[in-house]
This record gives sequence, C-alpha cells and structure tokens, in this order.
Amino acid sequence: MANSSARPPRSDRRRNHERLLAVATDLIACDGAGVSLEEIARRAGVGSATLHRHFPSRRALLEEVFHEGVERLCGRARELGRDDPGTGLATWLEELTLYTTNNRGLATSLMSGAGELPPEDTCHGMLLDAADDLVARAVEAGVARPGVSAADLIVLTNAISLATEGDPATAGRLLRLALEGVHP
Amino acid sequence: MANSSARPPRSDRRRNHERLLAVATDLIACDGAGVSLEEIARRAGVGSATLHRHFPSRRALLEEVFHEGVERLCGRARELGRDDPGTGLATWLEELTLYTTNNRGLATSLMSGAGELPPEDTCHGMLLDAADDLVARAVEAGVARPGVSAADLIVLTNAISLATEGDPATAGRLLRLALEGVHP
DNA sequence: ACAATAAATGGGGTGGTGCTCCGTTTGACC
DNA sequence: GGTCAAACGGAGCACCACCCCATTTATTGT
Repeated sequence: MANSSARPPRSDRRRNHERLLAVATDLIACDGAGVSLEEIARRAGVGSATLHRHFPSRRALLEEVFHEGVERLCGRARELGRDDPGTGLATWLEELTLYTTNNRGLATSLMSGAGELPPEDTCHGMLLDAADDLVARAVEAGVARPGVSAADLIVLTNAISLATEGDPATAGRLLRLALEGVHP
Repeated sequence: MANSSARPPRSDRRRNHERLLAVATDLIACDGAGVSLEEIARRAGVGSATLHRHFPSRRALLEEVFHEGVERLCGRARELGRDDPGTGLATWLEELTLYTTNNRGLATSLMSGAGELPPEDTCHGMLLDAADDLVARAVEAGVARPGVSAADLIVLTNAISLATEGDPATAGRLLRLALEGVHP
C-alpha cells in the first residue's frame, strides 16, 4: 500500500521536524492552540516556509503534537475495558476530560472530525475507536443506556473541555453532571 | 447614577452605530463570530477607526449583536417559569441550545463571563439571572437534582453549542443526553 | 575523495488583520 | 451664520499565514 520507492527523509529534515514539534508542544502548552506559527518557527530556528512545508496546516501540527498523549489515552481505554467494564467508561471519560482540559488546544484539534488527512490516524479517529469499544462494554454491563454513542460522548467531553478550557475543576463537575443527568 | 450631564449622541453617531450593528449581524450570521472587523467597517461604509470607537473590542460588538435575542430568551424563561415549573427548565435549555447553535458566535461571546463591560447587562449575566430562577423552581418541583447550578447549566449548553456549531440536531441530542444522564 | 543531483532550506514578498494617531469634517447649539 | 466639541476616516504600525525562488546541503555512485 505504502509507496516503498520513497526514499527515507534526509537527516536535516528529521532534525527540523523534531525541533518544530518540541517547540510547538511547549508553546501550545503555555499559550494555547492559537499560538503564532511564525513564533514557533522563529524559536525553532527555522524559516517559516520550513514549518509550512512540514505541517501544511495548523491542524496537522496539532495532530502531531497531541498524537503521543492520545495514543496513551487509547491504551488506557483498552486497559479499562479489559479490567473494569463497570465503571471503566466513566473513569476513562474523566481522564479524557482532564487531559483535554489541561492540554489547551487538543479540544480545538478534535473539533472537525473530517479533514484532509488520512481517515483514522487523526486524534479524533483514534479516540473514537477506543471509545467505541468501551461504550459497547458499558452498555453490555448495563451501566450506560443503550442509546448513547461513543461519538456523542467524545463530542460532549470535547465540548466541556472547550468551554472550560484551563479549569479542570469545572470541567470535572460538568462531566459528572452530564453522566448522572440533571433530572433526579 | 448615570451621568445626566452627558449630551445625547449626535445623529451621525447613531446612524453609524445602527449601520455597523446591522452589517455585523448579517455577516456574523453567515460567516461566524470570527468575521473580519475591517470587512464589517468596509461594508458599513465607515472607516475602521469608527468601528473601534463604537465597539472597543470584538466582544463588545458581539454583546450588542446578540442583546436582543438574549433578551427574548430571558423573557421566555420568565414565561416558562411562571407557566410550567415542571418541564420548563428542560424546554428552556432546549430553546437556548437551539438559539446559540443557530447563531454562530453567541457561544463565543458567552464564554468569558467577566469582561471590561458593566457587570450584568452582558449576555452571560442576563442569561444567568434568567436561568437562576428557572433552576430554583425546577429543584423545588423535584425535576432537577438539588446540586445543579444555573451557572453550570449555562456553561454546559454553551459548551454543546460551541462544539456542534451549526448542527442543531447533534446539539439537541447532546443536550438531552446530558439532561437524562448516561447511566440508566 | 569528489562530483552530480535531488531534497530541503530561508529570506523576502504578498495580502490580510486588529488597532491607533491625528488632521479634517460635521452636527448641534447659540 | 459662527463656534466648538464630537465624530470621522485614512494612513501608519506591528503582526500574521502563506508562497515563490535562488541558494545551500545531504546523499549516493564512481
């Protein structure tokens, strides 16, 4: 499937990619996802054209920045699904909310499901897959109503993080509210 | 309280204010809250300085654009609180969500509660007041758990609108999910 | 070791933005 | 009408995303 005639990337390319990613991670963590791309390039010591060559859109950059953390969250979902089908979903959603709330910009990155990148190694796709399984188990265990979909839950936690960005306490409270419901 | 020595605004000021507001309303409705302020000024036929003189921040502009609709929603809250304390809250939240989802940008405008403007004629403040009463009646009627606060509910609906912007169907579904809860 | 070559780079240009001076116009009031 | 503060608008500033193209650099074959 992959074009095997492609030569491995040059060493300077790899080096710059790493540098950009590292700087972007730092800057996004402290200033949010709206940070200036020029600034990232500047601090990484590369021209702005190089940044745009490596990451054709802000979205693409964010996807790579958060890839590792999202992968960890997916692993955690598998773990919880295996060990604790009962409260696993709730626990995972709480962890997800905490992560997206603390990583200003992930929520933004998750927003638009469809993009120009490959279908299912976007953060959104990865989390969706992980959640699907967890939700199925939860419904099976009778701790989640049959109607709920993983997609909706992802969007909901995403929404909460987006609106409470930087305030984990409120985010957690809203998530629990949504899980328990407003009606008694 | 208000400085009564202030002269009434000049006619051209009033005219420009109206024009700007009208153009902004149209443009925001079709392009979202991020629309270019320059563009608004251009289409209103005024210099960009004039726009900034009338609305010192984007936030201030959004507040005025949505003021009327928000006031209507507040009236509706009083109405529902009076007539139907039972399902009034749920109905109102649904209407609120529908409105904020259809008016791209209101959610953005509601986000930051505290600003540089007067405390309680911001959209956020107005809705908060209206919701407070409605929530109190709902708790009293036993249809809402005692823990829930109006502020949290506003943020929650706001979050949903923000994350589903432009998709009322999803927004409604998520709201109902949050009202009923994930657990059975 | 070195030449050939494609890959990768970065400076500078373009067109856009939000915002602010400051000289000029204009409406209101006598 | 004349006066004067109120209001205006264009030009200017700093910043941004994004792109073009001449130049540099890593790799590979000899």
